Amino acid sequence: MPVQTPLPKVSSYAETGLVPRRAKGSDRRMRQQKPRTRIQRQNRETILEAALEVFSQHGFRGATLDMIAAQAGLSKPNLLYYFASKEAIHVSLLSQLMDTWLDPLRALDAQGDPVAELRAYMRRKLELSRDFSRESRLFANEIVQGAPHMQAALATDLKTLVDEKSTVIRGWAAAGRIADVDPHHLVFSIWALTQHYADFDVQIRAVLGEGRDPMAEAERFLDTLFTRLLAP
Amino acid sequence: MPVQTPLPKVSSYAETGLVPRRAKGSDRRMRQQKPRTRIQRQNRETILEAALEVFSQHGFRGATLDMIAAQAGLSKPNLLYYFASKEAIHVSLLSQLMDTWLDPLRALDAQGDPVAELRAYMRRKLELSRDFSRESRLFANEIVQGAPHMQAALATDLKTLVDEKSTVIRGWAAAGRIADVDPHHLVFSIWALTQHYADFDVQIRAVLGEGRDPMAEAERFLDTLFTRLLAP
DNA sequence: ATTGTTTTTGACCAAATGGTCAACCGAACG
DNA sequence: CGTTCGGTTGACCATTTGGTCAAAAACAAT
Repeated sequence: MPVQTPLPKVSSYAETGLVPRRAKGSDRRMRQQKPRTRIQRQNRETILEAALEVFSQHGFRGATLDMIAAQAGLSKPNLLYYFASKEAIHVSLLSQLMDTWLDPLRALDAQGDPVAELRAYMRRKLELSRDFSRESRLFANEIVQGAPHMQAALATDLKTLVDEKSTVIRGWAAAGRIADVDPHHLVFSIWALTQHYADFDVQIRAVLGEGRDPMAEAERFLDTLFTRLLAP
Repeated sequence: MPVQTPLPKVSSYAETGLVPRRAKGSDRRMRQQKPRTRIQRQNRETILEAALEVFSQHGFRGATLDMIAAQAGLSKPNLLYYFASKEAIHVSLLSQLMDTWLDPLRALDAQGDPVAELRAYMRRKLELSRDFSRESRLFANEIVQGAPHMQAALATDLKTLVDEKSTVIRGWAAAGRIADVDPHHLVFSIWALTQHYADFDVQIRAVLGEGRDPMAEAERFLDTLFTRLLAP
């Protein structure tokens, strides 16, 4: 059932679109794009994994380089050998994340059965919430605080994709194949409902109490919800 | 239409349930509960208002006493004359917030018309999201990071109230007056869908683009959603 | 005015934190 | 065997930041 979406690819390093705070000669080799050696790729991955753990738990400001270094089992100067700054790590993490986050929506097939497609999309998002809750929280942290590093991506990549899929959904509604609902808000509702189970996990568990499986229950509930909402 | 719920009362100061880090003699008068003078009450309110602005925007760690002081138009030492620590301000803010946040659910009337009651609850929550988005974000920040200061309140006050109302809702379902859905998850869905519009505001606006009114649209969409979900 | 109490603040302080650097290590290669 | 170069780190450093304190204002009350 997990379907385990492949782990966020550690590919698009995006080499920190930041203004080089101070191009003071000592710009080491690391500045070249795409890491060379195996050990380089490996260590960057280790650092990003550690950073994900720490950032998602404490937010950007709450996380310290020492925490990340400890988590990664590396020394602090060593982190900074692989990434220009704390912010660079964060940005790198976010840019990877965006892709993973959009994949499920990209997979929405205009040719498929409307209700089935939308329910499948919801389910995929819910699986992301379950299997990649740290990523979800990292994202939530960023957005709640005004998305200082993602504004651009939101208004371009994200908006473009959502607009495109909204057209598809609007078409389905017009053809009477699903209920007539606003496509954008339909997408928002899928985001809200699925991410809630990752981002507000503590609250959910506190309210449900011991011995329940939030995610399993969520799947059933959300299935019912969207089935009823979308029925023509 | 706004119905403008009264502003979170600045009453239950809860005087920071924190262990007095260091009871070193100089424990000033401020330790007495419930502020005395008018100027005291007034300044505490000013500080909390400023802190809300800053905390909700930058999170606990991201906010500094200097920012709050500046926002409040007071000196930093002066803040610490009214509150024992940065954490004390934060805790004070959160404990007030919890009450305001629960009010709409408390108002759910077992005697009323089921669907109407639940839709009214949803609408009240949406109004909170619109009129008190800073509070919503403060809350979100706290929960996403594991609710270090609210665990207790969640597992007691919140759980108790939700359990109680869940019984009511379950009764309605059993009587066939609304669809048979899990009461807890129904409540979660109301939280998720309404808070999303406050907490993820930047994302919503980025995707919708200029010239749209997210909240107004949300109200219509959510009304449809819950009407369809709850119809027996 | 005089005295006592509440507020307010400039000057500090210690700890935390992001970041730098020169020196050091280790393996591959000639 | 020595050199080179990617990789690693202990020791530092400048800033930021939460918090303290003694003294100065403001206010009251007599």
